[in-house]
Amino acid sequence: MPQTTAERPRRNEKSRQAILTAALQLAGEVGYTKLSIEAIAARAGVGKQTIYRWWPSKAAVLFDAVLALSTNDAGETTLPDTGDLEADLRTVLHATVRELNDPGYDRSMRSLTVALLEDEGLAAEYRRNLAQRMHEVKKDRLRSAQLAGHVAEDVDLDAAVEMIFGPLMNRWLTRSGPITPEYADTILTTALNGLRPRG
Amino acid sequence: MPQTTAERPRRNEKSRQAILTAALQLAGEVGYTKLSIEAIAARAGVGKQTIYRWWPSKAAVLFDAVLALSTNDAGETTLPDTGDLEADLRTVLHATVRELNDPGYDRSMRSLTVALLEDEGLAAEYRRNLAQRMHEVKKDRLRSAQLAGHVAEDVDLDAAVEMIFGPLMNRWLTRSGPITPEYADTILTTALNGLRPRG
Amino acid sequence: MPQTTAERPRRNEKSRQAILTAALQLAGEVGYTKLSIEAIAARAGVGKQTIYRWWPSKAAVLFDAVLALSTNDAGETTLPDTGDLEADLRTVLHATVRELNDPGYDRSMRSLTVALLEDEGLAAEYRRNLAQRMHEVKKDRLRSAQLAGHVAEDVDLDAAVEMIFGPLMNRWLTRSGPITPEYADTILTTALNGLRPRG
Amino acid sequence: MPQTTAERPRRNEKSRQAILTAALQLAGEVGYTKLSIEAIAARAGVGKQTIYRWWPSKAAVLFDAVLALSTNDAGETTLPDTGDLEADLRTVLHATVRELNDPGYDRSMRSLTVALLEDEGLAAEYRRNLAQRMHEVKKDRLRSAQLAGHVAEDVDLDAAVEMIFGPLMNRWLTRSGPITPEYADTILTTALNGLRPRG
DNA sequence: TTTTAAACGAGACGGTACGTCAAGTCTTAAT
DNA sequence: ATTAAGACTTGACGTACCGTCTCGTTTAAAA
Repeated sequence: MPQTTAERPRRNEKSRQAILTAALQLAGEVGYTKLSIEAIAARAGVGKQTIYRWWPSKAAVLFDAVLALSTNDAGETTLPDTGDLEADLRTVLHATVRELNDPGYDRSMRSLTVALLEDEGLAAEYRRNLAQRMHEVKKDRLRSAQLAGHVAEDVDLDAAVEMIFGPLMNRWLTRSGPITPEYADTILTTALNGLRPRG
Repeated sequence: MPQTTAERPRRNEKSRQAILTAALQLAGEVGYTKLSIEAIAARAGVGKQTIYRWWPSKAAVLFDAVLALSTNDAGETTLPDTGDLEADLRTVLHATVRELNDPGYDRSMRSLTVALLEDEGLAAEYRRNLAQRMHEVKKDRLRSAQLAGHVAEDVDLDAAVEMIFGPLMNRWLTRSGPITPEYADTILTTALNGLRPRG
Repeated sequence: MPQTTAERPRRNEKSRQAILTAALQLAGEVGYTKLSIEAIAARAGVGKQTIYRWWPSKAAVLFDAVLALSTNDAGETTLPDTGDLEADLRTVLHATVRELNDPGYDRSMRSLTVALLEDEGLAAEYRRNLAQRMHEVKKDRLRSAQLAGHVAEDVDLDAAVEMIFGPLMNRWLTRSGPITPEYADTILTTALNGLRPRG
Repeated sequence: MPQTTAERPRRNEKSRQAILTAALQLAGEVGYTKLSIEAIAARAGVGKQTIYRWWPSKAAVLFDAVLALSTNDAGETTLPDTGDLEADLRTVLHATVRELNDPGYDRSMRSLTVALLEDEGLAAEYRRNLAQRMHEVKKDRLRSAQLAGHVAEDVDLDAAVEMIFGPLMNRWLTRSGPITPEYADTILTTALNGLRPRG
């Protein structure tokens, strides 16, 4: 049985990597709007056409660059489930806090955010490929807690996830205050307090 | 934004207005990155130099344009206080929901958001001039409720405000779901549930 | 003018021609100082950068444009030598008179003159490439006459050429009088009279 | 009969002088095309409007500036007439050579030349006010020599003047060779040789 | 193993917008 | 009423990138 791969993978992987790396570096250095395909090509040692051949816009390049990053360390599809909902969510929130305080991550994510704000199609893809998956993972953990009776039965789990993570992301984006584990804890405690069954 | 009005602002007010109006219109039409000072000047019937004379960047122009808008209708410095915290906050949240669903507001605010993400100094100014003021107004209402015993004494009021409004803003920015009064109500109810005194 | 043709002149000849043509036309229409690279590019249907890529200034463009003109019809490297010096020089002078009275030539040469007055380097190049060559051709004819005994032995031939052609060019530049064959003849006769061997 | 002095407007003579001085300086420093009214006004400590009120163009300002210079030292209306034509003309030519080699004079005169090449009306005025007057002065001296029998009777005196001064001016403008007293002498001797009565 | 077609680096091209400089006009305040 | 100052609209400057389009030159698959 010969090659079924006959399709068209005649693509230079080294160039692809160089482009994504350069895009990420430059986004961190100069920000999204000053990021230029010309500069990416130059930094990557690549012809401009090689970028235009495989990506429709600088937003798409940056998107792939961040996606590549995230895909590496994000093989996990579930949250820990120790039975203690608050502890499990705290673990995740603290990890998020750490990321948001990492300058490299901060800058490239801000650039990506701009890209997504500017390109609705890309934003949809981002949701489909990353955001929604991560959302579902958290929702699953809440559902498990709901079944265990730690969360009220009538709670809208989508809203619940957003209540726990939304304030943190919002503070990060607007820099309206420091991103600390304590802040995350406060949000988490209060939110869970509101979600708990009454009676 | 510069506004050294005191001395002698030999400045053409008509041009200033035309520039802000044009900036807002164009930001709504083409988005932030495709917004150009050249186009603003043309639409406003103004020389480019008149823009560069008074603003350092297109971000600053857009900032002032949005600021002018907000300053007009935002003379109010307090939230309604009927004694019913949930009802009062619902009023504000529903107004916010209405704004976020207005295409004109949506687009210019998204553009402004990009501007603020790209220009840290401007973001600081935005917080000082608008965000913080609005935050304080909401915090005041919560403080009043806390004094009335409707909110637990140990609650961090900054976090409380962010819990009520953060998820909504986040859903708007990331388009992770529809912005409806019902969604706002769900967040509000759950959040207040968590904030209420226990016992 | 740059013309490193040897290696790899990945250069669009059609654009080059269009630029030179447009430059010449516009110089004739609006004069040198009102001539703009922007207008040349527009008239030639070319991006500005294409001009800046190959020429350092509008003076250089105009220079090349005139050079191209002159190179075409100026293949001749010698003056006629019928043995009658006065007749031979008269032929050349009358041709010059005709050119100077041609509005098209007049205007572009005046523009070029301004360009050369403003750019010393270009002026040097002009002398090297055109003026000196033409000067030598005339000097050669005078030398031949000197050998034939029609011009005094101690005459400085450079000065002689300038005496015959200088007054004409000067009258043209300063518009101090009409440029006629008769005027040229007067100068020529008197000059030759002064150059003839005495005895 | 009241004041007949109603003639000229109340014009600030100090500003006028400052403008002409600044124009001359700047023309010498940066050349004609880079000379700007803005810079003249700044250097002269004068409002731009004051220049525009009294002159129609930078060419006119420069013209007046040079005119003022020339009028100062050019009160003389005749050439010396010692009876020795060659000696008298040599005096004048050597003075001209000295001027042309003075960098300040050289640069401002080159700038003025550009101005005159670009503005035909100004060129006419220049001829009327300066060039023609100087031409007549020289022509007068030649006429005197003609009457004394040192110049042939049938000589066209206009052409004669141009033969003596044209080559020098032309060499200056085109920088086709050094401007030396010896060169001037050669031209003068040869020209006078051609102008002398034959027989 | 040779052929051959794509992907590649390089970079010129027609354009748009940048941010700056100066033009010439107009307004204000001081003399 | 003239001036110094300087804001205004206009237009050109020279530069940076855009996205498209050749150029030769690898390079890896099919022949």
